[in-house]
Amino acid sequence: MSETRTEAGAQRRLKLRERLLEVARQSVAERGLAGLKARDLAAEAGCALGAIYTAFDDLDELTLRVNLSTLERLGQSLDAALNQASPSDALLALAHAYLDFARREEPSWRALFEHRLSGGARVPDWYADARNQLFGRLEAPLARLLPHRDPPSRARLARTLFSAVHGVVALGLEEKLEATPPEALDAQLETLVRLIAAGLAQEAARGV
Amino acid sequence: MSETRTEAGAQRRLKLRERLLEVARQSVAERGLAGLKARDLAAEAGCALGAIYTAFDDLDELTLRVNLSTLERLGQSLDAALNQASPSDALLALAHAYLDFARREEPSWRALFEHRLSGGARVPDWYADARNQLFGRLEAPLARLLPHRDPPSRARLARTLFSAVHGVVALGLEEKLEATPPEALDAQLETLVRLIAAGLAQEAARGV
DNA sequence: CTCCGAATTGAACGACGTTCACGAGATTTA
DNA sequence: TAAATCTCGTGAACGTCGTTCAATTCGGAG
Repeated sequence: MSETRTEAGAQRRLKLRERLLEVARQSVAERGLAGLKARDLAAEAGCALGAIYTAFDDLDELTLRVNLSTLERLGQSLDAALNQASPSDALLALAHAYLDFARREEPSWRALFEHRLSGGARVPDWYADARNQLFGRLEAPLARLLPHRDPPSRARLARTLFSAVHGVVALGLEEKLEATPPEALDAQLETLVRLIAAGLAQEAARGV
Repeated sequence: MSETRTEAGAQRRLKLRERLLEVARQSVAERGLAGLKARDLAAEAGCALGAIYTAFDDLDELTLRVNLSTLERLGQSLDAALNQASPSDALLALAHAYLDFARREEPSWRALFEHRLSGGARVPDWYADARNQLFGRLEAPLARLLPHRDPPSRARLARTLFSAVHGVVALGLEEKLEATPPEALDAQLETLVRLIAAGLAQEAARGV
């Protein structure tokens, strides 16, 4: 029966995919994107070099899968920060959760932004969707803070705030020992979110 | 005379450095960091492959020099936006100037943040200094807006605001066609800076 | 047991950054 | 002027990378 054979083959391929993904995740978590080498991967996963290309199109696809799982962990960390009484506290908690995650898993987190598709290809939809879901976590607190704005406008605002927080974290962690001591970075982030929350509260007061 | 020899040699080396830098700048501006190949560089500069390494330690140093000149052009663009009546207009103009520059010279601008020193080495001081001078351009408007804050605190705030604006621009340009149409990005940036400026004005009003 | 199709293998390929023994060309010395 | 010396650009060669594909192995069907 050729069906049985194909099925068994597909299952084996899935096993290999999982094994490679697990090894790749570990590698990126420990050594960053630059440490993800095809030969090391094959050795650690106990397969031949060429076998990688039976499970993935290329290392780009594997990297995107690794980044997807990082996005999922990041999403969970953000969710854990959402149980806050006031919406501005929630925004603050989200920002700190983002910074915490970036510190805790710095190489994996960096990989999210360092990776560039070869040939300037566009990222596949399943990845772009997962990326965009991150911004969505800001919408609930924003809805409580700005009930009179329409949802699309809030979605844009969510994206903007997320980007701003990301910028502070990214540039803050970039040059660790040089200009921004760790505790100062927390303070910077808090400053930014408080400023924005104050501006939003003001707008909300006017808007009602 | 060995001095004459050495001097002539040094001058030739400088000429080569300049020629390579010019070609590298063009290459990064057109094809981005990924398009900077040693062999192409040598061909375009009309020298041998190995000659690159008589003018620079390695491609990392050359890249840093290219990025330095990008930082200088960026700085000039920001300076041109500083002639604004009110400090909050100045902050807004700086943010738009940053976005404009990133759009106008996107590959060069991206190179500023994509480049990673091999072996995880720290960036040299002359480069870190130039980088930090960027933040300084925010301090004049901030001083007018918050005259009662002490300068170090304003410097930290300048860094934070710059980082926030950078985050919005960076994530906004990342996925061009996907989620953020160009005009929306301008609006997002304006929203952010207005929110922050409103928060700062509020603080200033309380603070005096 | 033999056969056959599919899956796995790893040597080979081309491109990359970097190095270094060589030789050309200029300068000093006899 | 000829020989000796030194300097510096040269490009073939090296090690490493991602990727490919002819050869091989393997497992189930007859």
